[in-house]
Amino acid sequence: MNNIRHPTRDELHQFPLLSGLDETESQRVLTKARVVTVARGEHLFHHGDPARRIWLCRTGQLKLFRLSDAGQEKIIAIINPGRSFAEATLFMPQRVYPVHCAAIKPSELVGFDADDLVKTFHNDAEACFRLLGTLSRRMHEKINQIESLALQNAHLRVAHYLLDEYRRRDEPKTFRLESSKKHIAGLLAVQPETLSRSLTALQREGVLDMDTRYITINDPERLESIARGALATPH
Amino acid sequence: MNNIRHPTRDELHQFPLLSGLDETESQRVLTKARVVTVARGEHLFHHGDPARRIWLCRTGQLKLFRLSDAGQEKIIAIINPGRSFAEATLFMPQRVYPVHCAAIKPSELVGFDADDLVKTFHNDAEACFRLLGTLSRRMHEKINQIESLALQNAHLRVAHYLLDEYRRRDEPKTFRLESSKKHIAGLLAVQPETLSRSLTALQREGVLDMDTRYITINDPERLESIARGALATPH
DNA sequence: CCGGTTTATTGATTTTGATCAAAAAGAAGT
DNA sequence: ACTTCTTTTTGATCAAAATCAATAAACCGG
Repeated sequence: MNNIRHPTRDELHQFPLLSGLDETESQRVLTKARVVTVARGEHLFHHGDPARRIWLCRTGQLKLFRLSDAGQEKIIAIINPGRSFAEATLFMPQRVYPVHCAAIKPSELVGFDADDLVKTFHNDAEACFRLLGTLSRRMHEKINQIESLALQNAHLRVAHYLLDEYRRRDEPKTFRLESSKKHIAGLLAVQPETLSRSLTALQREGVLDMDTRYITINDPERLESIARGALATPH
Repeated sequence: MNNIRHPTRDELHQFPLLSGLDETESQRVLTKARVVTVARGEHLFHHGDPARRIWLCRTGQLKLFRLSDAGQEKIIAIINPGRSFAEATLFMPQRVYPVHCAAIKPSELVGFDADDLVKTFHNDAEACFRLLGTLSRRMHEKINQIESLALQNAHLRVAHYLLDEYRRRDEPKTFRLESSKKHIAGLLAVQPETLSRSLTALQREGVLDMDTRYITINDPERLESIARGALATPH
C-alpha cells in the first residue's frame, strides 16, 4: 500500500476526459479520486454492479467482457494503460456497469467519483464535447465489431484483427500480440483452437511468421486481400 | 412536393435532441432544416458518405445496415417514426456515415445541418447532456447486440428478440412484427430460412401462434426459459 | 382488385467451426 | 531454477446453420 502514487494534477490532465478542467474542478475531482490495485484474475466489477466510479487504467491490463450462461466469455475490449472506461454509465438512467471487468495482468487504476464528474460536466460544454467525441468513436468501433461478427467468418475476423494491429503500430514487420491468444480468441469470438488453426494456416501460406507472442508480417498485401475475402487456397 | 410539411417549432421540441433550445437557436436550426422523402428501397445515404446532416424519421420506416463483399446485409437498426439517427457522426474526426441507410417503406425525414447543430451544442451543456444520455443508451444496446451475436445461437437470438418485442409493447398477447421476416432475419444475423424454422419450432411447441406478420405469445414463461437457454426439446 | 414481384416456407445437402481429447510448450510465483 | 498451473497446438468427431432448390403465399402499385 505504501508505493501507490496518488493521482496528480498532471496525470489528470493527460487524461482526455479531464484535460481542460480549471483549478477548482481539478481539486474537487482529485480529492475524491481513489487508487485501486487489482491482482491478475481478480474482478474490478461485475456486470450489473452499481457504477459509482469511472476508471483510468494506469498500469497493467484488463478485460471488459460478458459471460454466457454456459460460461463462455466474449471480450468486448482489452484495456491498456492510459485508457479510461465506463464513461457511458454516467449518463444512463440506472447507473450500472454493462459488462464484467477483470485484470489480465496485475493492474493499478484510478477511480473517479461518478456524481462528482457529472457535476463537473454539467457546467463544462467543452468537456462534454470531448466526451461526446470519445463515445462516438467507441460507438463506431462497436458497429465494426457487430459487422465483423455478423458478416465475417472466423478466418476473416482473424485476418482483419492482424491487419488492424499491424496498422495501428504503424506497420512494423514484427510486433507483439497485445495479449494471450486465449484472450484474443475471446475478443474475436472464436475458440482458441480455431484461432490457432487460422494462424497456422496463414503461416503455412507464408503470409506471416509466429514466435510465441511475436508476429512477423511477411506479406501485408496478401494479408489484406485475405482480409477482404480472398479465400486462402489450402493444400 | 406540395404536401410536404415544413418542420415546426413544436415538432422540433418533441425531438429529444433539440428540446430545450431557446428561440434564437430554434430559429436557426429550423431555417437550415430540410425535409426529404425517400421511396421504398431507395438509399438516403451510403456507408462512407460525408455526413452533412443528421436525421429525424417523421413517417415510414428505414434500415441502417452494413453490407459484406458477398452482398449479405446486416441490419444494425430499424428506424421508426420519431427516431433520430446519425447523431454520433457530429463528433467524429472525419464526419462520414458509418452505415448505409435505405427506406423499407416510403419515408419522410427531416435533415438537420451538422455544422449548425454543433454550433448549437457548443454553448448548451444541457443539450450535450441529453445527447450523452442518448448515445450511452445506444452504446449499451450495441454491447447487447455484440453479446447476442457472440454468445447466443440462432434460436436463442430469435427467442430473445420475440421476448424483447413482447415486453417493449407492454406484453399484449398479440402484436405485429415491426418489419418483414426478411428484415428481422437481417437484424438477427440469421438467414430467412433459419428464422422461419425457428418460428415454426416455437409454434410446434405451443409457445406462440403466427398469422403472417402477427405473433400471439401463448406461453411467455416458456419463451423466457427458452431465451435463457432451455433447449427446446424437439420430436 | 389484378398481375407481377417480393417474401416465406420446407426439404436435402454441405460447410464451418465447436467440442472432445491429449500432449507439448510457456509463464508465474516461490 | 523448479514446479505447478495455464495456454497452445493438433487431430478426430459432431452439430448448427448456411446454402441450394422449388413451391406457396403475401404484398404493392397501378
